[in-house]
Amino acid sequence: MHSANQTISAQKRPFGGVGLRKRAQFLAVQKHGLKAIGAGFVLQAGQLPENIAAPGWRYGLTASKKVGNAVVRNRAKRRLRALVRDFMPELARPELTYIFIARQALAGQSWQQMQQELIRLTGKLHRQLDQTGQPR
RNA sequence: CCAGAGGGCUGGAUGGUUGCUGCGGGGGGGCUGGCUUGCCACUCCCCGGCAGAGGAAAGUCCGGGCUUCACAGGAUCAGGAUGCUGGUUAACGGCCAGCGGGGGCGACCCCAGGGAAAGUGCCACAGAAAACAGACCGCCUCGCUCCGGCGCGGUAAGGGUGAAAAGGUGCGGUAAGAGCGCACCGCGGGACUGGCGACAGGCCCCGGCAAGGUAAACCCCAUCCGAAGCAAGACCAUAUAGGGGCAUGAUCCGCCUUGGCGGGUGCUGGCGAUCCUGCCAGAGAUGCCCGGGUAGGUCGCUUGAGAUGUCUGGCAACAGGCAUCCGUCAGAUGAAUAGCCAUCCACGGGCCAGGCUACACGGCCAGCCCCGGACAGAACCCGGCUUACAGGCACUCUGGAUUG
Repeated sequence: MHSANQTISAQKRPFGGVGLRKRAQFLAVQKHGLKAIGAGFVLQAGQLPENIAAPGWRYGLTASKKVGNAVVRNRAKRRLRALVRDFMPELARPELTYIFIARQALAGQSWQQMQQELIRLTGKLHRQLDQTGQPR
């Protein structure tokens, strides 16, 4: 009951361990995790400390006022959430927590560009984590 | 048809696919609790159903509801807001109808629009002089004279400066002048008439005119105003835990075992500050210092000055009556109401260049591809204001042109 079973359950429950809610959780990932910068968004990944550990992978979304007004920020977060829902179940590692930070250019990006960037950034982060000798 | 004015409505459509939030329905599973042994409550999963952002949801600028600080009255001193009149409203700084001033040929638009004969301040530069006004040039009388002028006065009609210099025109008057006198216009005051009133008046009387601006400068006058906000507030859960220290802790009377108890005065707190009166709360209270724990859940939370239609009163804002509708119908909380794709549709711009019309500028119709679909996201709820906005839709009115 491994990879095949995992994809099925991921399709059923795409939100792994639900999104992040607490500011402290965001700060913890920012402090301990690694960062990869794309044109439309920045991706951070890392392990949460054990005291707030939960099963499965997690994600968090951030859009600051630099990105635009409320409408632009909401749209950016929605598109990122859709991206997570459609593709992260295949890409995510269960022990990690991912944070997506929207940038100004995201509004002008197409859906295809966002997909490509997601694949590129997750691959980069996973390679870096393996090199630093973090145990899987 | 062209140019313009005013208020109103609207704020892309359809389909596919993958999702989110709320509500109730059906089926199934489960720890537990209640017990009339099968149901109810709780929780999880699956299936299908319904509903799900705006005219400004925005800025947070006013006014309320609601909640907490128990509260009420008076005096003094502060602070803030508003500012023509009359209505309207739960209330307003909103709205409606008028008045006054200004702009426009006009429809209409704009105005913090009380007081400068209570006081203070400020008014640059220019100019002789700018607020107990003021003689630089000029004009005039008189005196002196070396005949060029000079001096003492008078004068605000003329020149010059300025945003602003003792109202304007004419006649009289005078040495020259001047409201010095008169007529008309303007101004101020009063009476009268009309209007609830702001105010208006081709009439009457009085005054020669008594002379700036600025109150989005202080100020004066009138009216109104307690503060903080849903992170309000209530309950539950959790917590070594209703934490510790210091200072202040008055006085009188009675009882009684040197100390305590009871009562009165007082004390402390009480919605801008101080004081007074009533009243309420407290045996603690207040101030300062040190340390610790939280910010999880439920309620508040969506039906309300409600919407639509119609009738009556009113110029209108609006008020009142009747009928219907609100069936769970947005109630999220790192914050749902969407992501992606396709087709259409309106409009604008660009490219290619076809048809019709025209002397020409140009106009109309059709085709193709590309780009663009505004401003903007509920956060307790209403009434307004302000600001942003691609366009589209009719309506009323004004000015001009043409035709009959």
